[in-house]
Amino acid sequence: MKLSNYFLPTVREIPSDAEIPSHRLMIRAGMIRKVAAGIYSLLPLGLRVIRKVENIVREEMNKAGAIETLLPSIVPSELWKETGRWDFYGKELLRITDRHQNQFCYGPTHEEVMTNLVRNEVKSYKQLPLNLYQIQTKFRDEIRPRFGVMRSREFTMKDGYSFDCDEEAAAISYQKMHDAYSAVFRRSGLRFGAVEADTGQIGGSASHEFMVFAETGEDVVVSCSKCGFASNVEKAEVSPAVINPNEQVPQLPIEEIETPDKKTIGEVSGFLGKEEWEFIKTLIYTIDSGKEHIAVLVRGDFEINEPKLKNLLGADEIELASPETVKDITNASTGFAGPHKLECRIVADNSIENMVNAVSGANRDDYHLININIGRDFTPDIVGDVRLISLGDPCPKCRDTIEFHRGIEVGHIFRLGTKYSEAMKATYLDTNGKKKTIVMGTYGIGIARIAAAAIEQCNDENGIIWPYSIAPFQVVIIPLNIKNSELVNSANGIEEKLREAGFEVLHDDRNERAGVKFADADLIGIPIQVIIGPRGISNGEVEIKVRATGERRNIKIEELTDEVQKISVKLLES
RNA sequence: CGGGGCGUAGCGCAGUCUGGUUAGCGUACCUGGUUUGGGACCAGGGGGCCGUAGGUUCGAAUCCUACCGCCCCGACCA
Repeated sequence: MKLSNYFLPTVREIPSDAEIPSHRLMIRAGMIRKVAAGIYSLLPLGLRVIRKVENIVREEMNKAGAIETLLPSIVPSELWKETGRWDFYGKELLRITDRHQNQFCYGPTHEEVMTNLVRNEVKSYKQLPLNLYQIQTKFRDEIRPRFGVMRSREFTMKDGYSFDCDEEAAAISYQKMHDAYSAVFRRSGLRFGAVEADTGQIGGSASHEFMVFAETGEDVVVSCSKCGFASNVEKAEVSPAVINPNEQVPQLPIEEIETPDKKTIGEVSGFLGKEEWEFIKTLIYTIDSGKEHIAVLVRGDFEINEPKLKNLLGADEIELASPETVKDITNASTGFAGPHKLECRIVADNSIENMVNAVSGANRDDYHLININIGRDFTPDIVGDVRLISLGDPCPKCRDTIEFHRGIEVGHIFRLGTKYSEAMKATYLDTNGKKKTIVMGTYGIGIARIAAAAIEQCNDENGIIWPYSIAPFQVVIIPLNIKNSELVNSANGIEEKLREAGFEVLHDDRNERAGVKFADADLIGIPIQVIIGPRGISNGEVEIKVRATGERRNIKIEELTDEVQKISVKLLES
C-alpha cells in the first residue's frame, strides 16, 4: 500500500479532549474520529486493527465449536418485554419508535433475539448443544461515555450464546468459552487475567471477566498470588471475621454529644478524637425507585459495595436516598444518620457485628451518639456481607495477603441457567420425550476495547507499539528521499517482494522529510520498519528497525525478506 | 441526573472581563524556490455565519436570555 494513495491523517498535536494514552494515540495515529459523544468513525488504519481482532476472535470461536450468525441491530420491544428487561434495563436502552408507533430498541446485547431464534428452531435434544455468536454493532446509552472507544455508546461486540440440555453440559460449554477467550487475548498480545465477577444487568449464576491489566483501567481487581484467587472488587467476598480492636471492652452507657456542622466521618473523628474504625457509618438507600427506604450500616473505615447490597436485597435498583428522603427517615440532615431508634429496615454489614461503644449519628442535626451498641441500642433486620474488600482484608479463599490492580474489562462470560429460556419458553424434548428448559450461557468480547487495551499496554512517548498479531500492517517501508530514483526503485522492489512473501506492507512514498516519516512510522506503531537511505543503498543494504525494541541493523537487500520473516516469528512469539 | 468548564480557520489557542479599525497567533493546507537520516527554511497565498436563535445597543465574538453540542468531576464516605 502506497501511503500517498492511502487515507492516514495523523496529527501532531495532542487532542485536547482525550485523557488516556489509547484515546490520544488512536486519534493521533489516524485510526478514529469522533462524530458525537461516544460515537466514532473508524478510519482505514483503525479498521484494519479491528478486522485483525475480529478475525482472531472468529477463528478461536469457530475452533471452539461456535457458529457465526448475524442478528438485527434493531429489536422489537416485544422480545424485551418477554424477559422483563424492557423496563429493567433502564435508560441505557436506546428506544426507537417507528412510523407505526411500534417500539424498538437498538440492541445493547442479544439474549432475547438469539433465544427467540433458537426456541423457534430447536425442538429436540438431538439439536443440542448449540453455540451461536455474532460480531455486530451494539448501542448502550452510557451515562458518561469516555476514553474514546474504551467506553463508547456505539461499539462492536462479539456476543455468543450457548444452549445446552442441562447444567452439566452448560458447564462444559462455559469452560470451552473460557478457554477460547484466553486464547483470543493471548493471541492479541495482551497481559490479562480471568476474574470472578458480578452478573449485573445480564443476570445468571456465575461469571468471569477477562481483565487486561492497565493503570487506566476502570475496574479494580483483587487477587492473591498464593492461591490464584482473582475477582472484581465488586464481587469479592469479605471474610466475616473482622476483629475489632476494642471487642473485649465493657459496654458503656449511650450518650448524645453535640457535633456542630461535623458531618463526615473524618470531621467527626477529628472532633471527638476517635478513630474511623470506631464509627458506624449509616447510609440511607432507596430501593426500586421509592418502594422502600433502608439504612445500611458499615464500619466507618470501610465502604459499601452496592452490587453486593443490591444482590442481598434482591433489588432491581438501589440508589443513595435524596437529602429530603434522609430528612424524612432520620429527622436530620445528611451526616447525622444513625441506627438508634430508626424506623426503617436496617441492613448491617458483618463488620459492625462485634463493635463495642461505637460512634454514630444521633438522627438529630449537629449531634452524634457515642457508646452505641448492637443488640442493646439497635437491632439490624439483616446482617451480611455488603462491603467492599479493602487492603487489610485477608484473601477470601486462603487468608493470605491480597493485592489490587486496575483492569480493562475486555471479555465477560456468564452462566445464565434458565433465566432467559424460562421467560421465553425455550424448551426441547429429552430422550424420554419430556419437555425440558434449555440451559444457557452468554459470552461477550469488546472488539475495539481489545485494540484500545493493547495500546494502553504497549506504547511509548513516540506512539503505539502494536502487538504483531493485531498490527494494521506488519512492515512499513521508508525511502528517505523520493527525489532519489535509486531509493524509489529499490523501495518499490522491496514492497513487491515483501508483499509476495505474504506481508502487509505500508510504503511511505510521500515527499516528506525523513524526520516526518520516522515520527509517523513510530506513531502508528508498525512492528517492523525498513529504512532505505542513500548511505546503505550504495552497499546494497537497507536498515531494519524493530519498533518494540528500537533495535536497528543494516542488512543486504537479498536477505531482507528472510530477515523480516525471522523477526516476525520472534515478535509473534514474544 | 447534579456541579464546573468550554464552543473563534482542519487542529491547538489568544481576543470576551472593560462593546468600537479589516478578528489574530501557532500549526496544518496551496504555489514557487532552496533543502533532504529524526517533525526544515525563504517568499507568496487561500481559508471564519466567532455553536444556534432571539434580545440590548448607533454599533456585539465581546453584554443579556434560551437552546444545542462537547469536555471534566460527581453520582460510595450521610
